[in-house]
Amino acid sequence: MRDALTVLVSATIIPLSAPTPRRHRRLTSSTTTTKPRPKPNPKTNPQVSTYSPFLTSSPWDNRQSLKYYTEVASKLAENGRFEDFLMILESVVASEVKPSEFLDLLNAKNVASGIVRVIGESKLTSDVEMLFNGVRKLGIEPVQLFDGVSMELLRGECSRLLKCGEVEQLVSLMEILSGFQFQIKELVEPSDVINLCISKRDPTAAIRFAQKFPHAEMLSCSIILDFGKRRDMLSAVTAFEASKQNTSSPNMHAYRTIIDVCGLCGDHLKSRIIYEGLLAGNFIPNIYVINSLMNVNSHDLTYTLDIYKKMEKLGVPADITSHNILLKSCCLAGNVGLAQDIYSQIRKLESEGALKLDVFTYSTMIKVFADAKKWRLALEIKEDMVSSGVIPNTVTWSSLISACTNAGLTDQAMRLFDEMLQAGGQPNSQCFNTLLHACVESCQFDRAFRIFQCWKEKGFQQTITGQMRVTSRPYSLMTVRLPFRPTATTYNILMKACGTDYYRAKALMDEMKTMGLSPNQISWSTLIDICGGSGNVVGAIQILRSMRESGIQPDVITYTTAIKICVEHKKPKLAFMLFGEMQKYQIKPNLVTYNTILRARNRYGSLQEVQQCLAVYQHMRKAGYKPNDYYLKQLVEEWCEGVIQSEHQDKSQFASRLVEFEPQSLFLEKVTKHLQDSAESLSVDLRGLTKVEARIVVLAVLGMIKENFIAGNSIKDDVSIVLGEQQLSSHVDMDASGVNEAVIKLLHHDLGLHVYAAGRDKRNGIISSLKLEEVIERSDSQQTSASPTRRPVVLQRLKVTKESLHRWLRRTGSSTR
DNA sequence: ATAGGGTTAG
Repeated sequence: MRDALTVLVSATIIPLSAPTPRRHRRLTSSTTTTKPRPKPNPKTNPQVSTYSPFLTSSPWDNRQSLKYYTEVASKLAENGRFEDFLMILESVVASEVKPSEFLDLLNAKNVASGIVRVIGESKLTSDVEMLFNGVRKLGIEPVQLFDGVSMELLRGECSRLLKCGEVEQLVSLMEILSGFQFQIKELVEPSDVINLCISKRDPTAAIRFAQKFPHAEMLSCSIILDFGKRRDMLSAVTAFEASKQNTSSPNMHAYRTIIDVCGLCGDHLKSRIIYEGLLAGNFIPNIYVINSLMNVNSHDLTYTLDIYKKMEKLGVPADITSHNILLKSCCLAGNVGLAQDIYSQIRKLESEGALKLDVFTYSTMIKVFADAKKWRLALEIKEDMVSSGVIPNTVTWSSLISACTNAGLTDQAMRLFDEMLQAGGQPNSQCFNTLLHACVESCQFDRAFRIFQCWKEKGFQQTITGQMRVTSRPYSLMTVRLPFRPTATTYNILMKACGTDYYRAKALMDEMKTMGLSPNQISWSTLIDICGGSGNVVGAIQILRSMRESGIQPDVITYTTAIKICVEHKKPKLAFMLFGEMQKYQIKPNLVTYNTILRARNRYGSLQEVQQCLAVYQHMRKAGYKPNDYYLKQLVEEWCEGVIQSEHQDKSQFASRLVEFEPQSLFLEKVTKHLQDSAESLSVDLRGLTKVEARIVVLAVLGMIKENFIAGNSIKDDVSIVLGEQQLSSHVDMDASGVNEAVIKLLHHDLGLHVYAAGRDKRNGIISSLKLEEVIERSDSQQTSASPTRRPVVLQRLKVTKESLHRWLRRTGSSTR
């Protein structure tokens, strides 16, 4: 092909105008030599015109030869030989032929195919740019080389690149073309290119492309936001940084957008850093930037308040939106008082004409009170609103209904719904959901289904008259549009309304699917709850399995629900199995989970069960949850006390199966240690424990002693209990002193053991033995800041006599032997 | 260009 062309060029040029041999060489050099050629440049090569074939036949009388040369040029271009093409063009221009004549004769399609070929060969920037620059230098705009057909070719290439996802090629091409007056819109759909860049996670290319448009700032923002919507913070920030490149003053719109994206991606701190960067550059943010920043950080009232206070100093006065966001922040923080203060403050500003409260303000305040169960105050806000002439919208009504629902006022909620309809309010799905939830909360399940049925029957875009009322109050000529669009939430709420009717709930879940809705974690958790609640524990666990199989990952609540079911149906083994499964799937239990599983053991359960509970307790502490004395107390009462006192327990192999605790918590370490120790020379170390923990440890040791006694090993020594240093300052450590009292109460009063104190007098270092009465007395005197005459004894250890232990063992142990 | 409402476990 190339050779054929060489022949063509050689054959045509020589007879026509007798170009110099040099010229000839240059024209064909690309096929005959690999040596770099000098660039043709009319300015530095004045002889170009001298060699122009057209000059020899001036004035131009040979249209045929122009046509011929143009054809050659077209062919050269088609083969990507742009330099040669340019040289012919140079000659044409130099011979004072009008470019339009050349262009008329040019086979535009050939040129376009050449360009398309070069694009395909990825020589885009070097070759095409060279061609276009060359053409432009000769006074022709490159876009003029294209006619309708060739433009279509180019468009085809663009869609090919788009289809193949050649982001870099496509964007580079667009950059070149837009630099030469091509209309990008006529070649590709700009949004297609941007979407490709986004789907290929190429923020830089997206922004490069966007910058070729007059509305680049707006496009950049939508790109940043799109990445944010995909939760791709990194790309969003890259796009944001790229969009900052060619601008001297910052684009506040972009700042606002990236801050919103931080919110979408849950990176509140990043939004603060971006904002601080803006301030550090001595730029004044606009109101949108500040409002977005506050909104993204609305979960941190301290921060939003701080920003709000600084607004005035920045010279950006807070507007109603700023205040609304601040109210939202109060709402999230549950700070009703501050919300009320702000509300009255802005009401005052409104009376001065400085602000105008809007529907957001009132709705947010209503939500503040709704969450705080202050339904009366919520209704008062509604009155404020109406008297200010602000019309409640669906959100306002929903929040009002919620306020009543949260306060348990179902009928009031219903009345509000009626009121909304009468006021011309159009309920939507969320509003219906609120209403349905009100019914469910008050266990008016039938009512919930009736409302749902009504909603359903009125169907899509139908009007109803009077029949929608949910109270007894009749009204006529009511026209309400009720597009029936239940959401997943609707079905979830209705599932709850099934009580323990598992099959009904299951049917609802199926209906949900036929409505094109996917059951979510809440749907499945509810189904598990209902199935278990109907007594079918195994079924509940099977549902948990189906849930995973259907691609929905169970979450903490799902597992906690399932565990609750097992606990309620006295299946501790299953409960612990599920708890273990959670670890396997790396689902972190929360406080509710721990408290639920801790209820799993039965009263007077086996040692293994207790050990499992202790392991859970340890797990809990490890996870950073505060030791829950309440459940530990239950452990004491329901197990440890049982070990000591009960006649009904299973006494077998008490000390044989010992759980292997990791010594993470002091308490568990001690329980473990004492449970594992042999019965010889027992010393119980209670230092650092709370009184409840101390109680368990003491009981565990006693249980141990008892087991050994039953096995025939009786105790040979008094049992020593190390209490630890007591502080003598006026700041008595309440926990530590509580330990002494609790232990003494347990041993002496509850179990009737004989206890004496081995105290070490700090002054003379004598170990003194005291009777219990004295122990208590001195213990008291420590707490009430010792009298000067009686120095308090620094209690270090108690002893329990082996005789009293023997008596106790015979008394309680014999009955079960 | 900004902001708001509904459902699950102890």
